[in-house]
Amino acid sequence: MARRRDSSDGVYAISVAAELSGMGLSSLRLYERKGLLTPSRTDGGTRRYSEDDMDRLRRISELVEVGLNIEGIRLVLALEDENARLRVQLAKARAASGR
DNA sequence: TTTCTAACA
DNA sequence: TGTTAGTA
Repeated sequence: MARRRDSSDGVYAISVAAELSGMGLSSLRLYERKGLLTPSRTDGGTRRYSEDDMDRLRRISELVEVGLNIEGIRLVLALEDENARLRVQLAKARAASGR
């Protein structure tokens, strides 16, 4: 059967995520430690990076190029995350108010 | 693969 | 401050 895979399903090992994002293994672990992203874990405890995580890694690399440090990036990602959540809330509120 | 420690830029 | 290397 064709099961559809969610973009939040972890499919990449850390080595693959490192190559695709162009960053080192230790860097990815550091990013996780600093709270920039939180990849899922398998039963054995190995990291599984989802496509959402890869998308976030891309944004991280962009923010790094701009010159932000890890703390700054963490703040930006947190704000963007909240912003996306508020957008959904706003859309729902507009629909409910009939406007 | 994981984590931690240490050294370098 | 962030990356890299070595280790258990």
